[in-house]
Amino acid sequence: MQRQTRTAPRKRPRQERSRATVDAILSATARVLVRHGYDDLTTNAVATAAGVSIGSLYQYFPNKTALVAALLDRHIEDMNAAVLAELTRVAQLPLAEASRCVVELTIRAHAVDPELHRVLTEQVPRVGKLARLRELDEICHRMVAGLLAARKDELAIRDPDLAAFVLVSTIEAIVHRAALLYPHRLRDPRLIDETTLLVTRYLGLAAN
Amino acid sequence: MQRQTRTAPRKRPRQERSRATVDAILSATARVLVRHGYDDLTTNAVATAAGVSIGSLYQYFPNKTALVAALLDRHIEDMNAAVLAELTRVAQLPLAEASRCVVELTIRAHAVDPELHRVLTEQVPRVGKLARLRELDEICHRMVAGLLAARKDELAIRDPDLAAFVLVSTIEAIVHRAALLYPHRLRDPRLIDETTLLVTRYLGLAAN
DNA sequence: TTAAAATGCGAGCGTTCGCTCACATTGTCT
DNA sequence: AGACAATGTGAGCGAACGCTCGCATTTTAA
Repeated sequence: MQRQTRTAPRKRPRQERSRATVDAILSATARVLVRHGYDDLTTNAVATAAGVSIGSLYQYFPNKTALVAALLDRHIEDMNAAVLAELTRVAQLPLAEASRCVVELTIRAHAVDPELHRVLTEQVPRVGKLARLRELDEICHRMVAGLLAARKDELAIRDPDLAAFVLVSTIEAIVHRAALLYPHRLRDPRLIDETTLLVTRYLGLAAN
Repeated sequence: MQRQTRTAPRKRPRQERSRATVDAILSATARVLVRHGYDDLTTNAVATAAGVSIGSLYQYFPNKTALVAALLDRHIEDMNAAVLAELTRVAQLPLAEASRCVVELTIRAHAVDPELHRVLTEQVPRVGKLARLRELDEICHRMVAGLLAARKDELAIRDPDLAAFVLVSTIEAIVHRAALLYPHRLRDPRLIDETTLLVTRYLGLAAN
C-alpha cells in the first residue's frame, strides 16, 4: 500500500510570530502545488517561496506529506463546514427548492480556488486522507437520507438510503466533472437547471 | 505544471523473446503499482518483479513515467473498446432497455481488475494522459448525444448535448464512486435498478 | 559458419531532495 | 538585567533511485 507517513503536525505555534510562519508555509505550499504539482514540490522550494528557512519548516511539519496533508485538511474543513451548514438550513425548504439550492451550493463550493481544489483532489490518496474524506461523505449521505426519509410520502422513492447515495454521487459528480474538464459549464445557468431537473424528476417532484 | 516527460516507448520489440519481456514488464508494473502505489514504485523493483534486468527495462521504456503511461494506455484502450462497441450495439434498442444496458455495461467495465483501475485512476493526471482520457470521454458524450437527438421526440429533454453531459457524468460517477468507496454496492442489483430509474425518469421514459 | 543485429545483463554513477543539527535571534517572565 | 523558552537559520549529510554503459548472450540471415 501507500507509504503511510505520520502526518500529524510536529509542534504547535505559540507566539504570533510563529503562527504567521506556519500560515506563510501553508500558502506557499498551495502556490507551489498549483504551479509545479506534487511531484515537483520540494520542501526547500516551499520554504523559499514562504520566505522562511527550511529549518523553520521542519519545526512545524515532520515531513513533506504532512505539509500537504495540513493544507488538505484546512481545505476540506473549510469546504465542508460551508456545505453542512447550508444543508441543514435547506432542509426546511420545499423539496423542489431545496434541490436547486443544493446544486447551486455544490457549484459554489467548487468555484473557490478551483485550481487548488483540483490538485488537492488528485493528491488525496497519496496523502492518506481518503478516510477523512469518506467520513465527510458519509455525513452528507446520511443528512440527505434523513431529509428524504422525513418526506418519503411526497416522493417517488422506495429506499431513501439508496436514493441518497444516487443523489449525492450524481450532484457531486456532475459539478466535479464540469469543474475539471469543462470549467465554462460551471458558469452556465443551464447546467444548474438541468441538474436540478434530473434531481426533481428522479424524486418525482417535477412539474413538467 | 507537471514534469511532462516524454512517455513514448523507446524501441519496439521485434522478436518474440522481447515481446514477452515487454509484457512481463507491464504486468509487473501493474502488480507493483497495486501493491506499493506509484510513489513506492521504482524501476528497479519493476525489473526485479518482472524477472528482467533493469537494463532491459530501459531498452523499451525511456523512464518511469513511460512505464505507467504504457500500462494506462493499454487499460484505457481495452476498457473503451468494449464500451464503444457495446454503445453502438445498444443504440438499436428501445430507450428504456438501452438505459439499463448502459448502466450494466458501465458496471461491468469497472469490475475488471478494479484494484488496478483504482490505482490508475488516481495516477492518471500525473502521467499526462488526461488528454487521451478526455478524448474518449468526448466520444462517449457525442455518441450519447447523437442517440438522444435521434429520438428527441420520445424524450422529455430540450438540449440533447446538455442531457448527454448530465447522463454520462451521472452514470460514470455513480459506478465509479461505488467501485471506489462502496465496492459491495457494485454487486447489489438494486443499484442497477435505481440508476436506471434515475436515467429513465430524467428522460421522461418511466412507466411508474 | 559466421557476421551482424537484437536482446539481455547489472554494477554503479550522478543527482536530487528530504531532513538534521549546531548555532543565532527574538520574545517572555521576574 | 538576566535567564530561559520560543523561534529562526541554512550548510550540508545521507539515502534513495532513475538511468547509463560496456559487455555477454541469443537470434537472424546469408
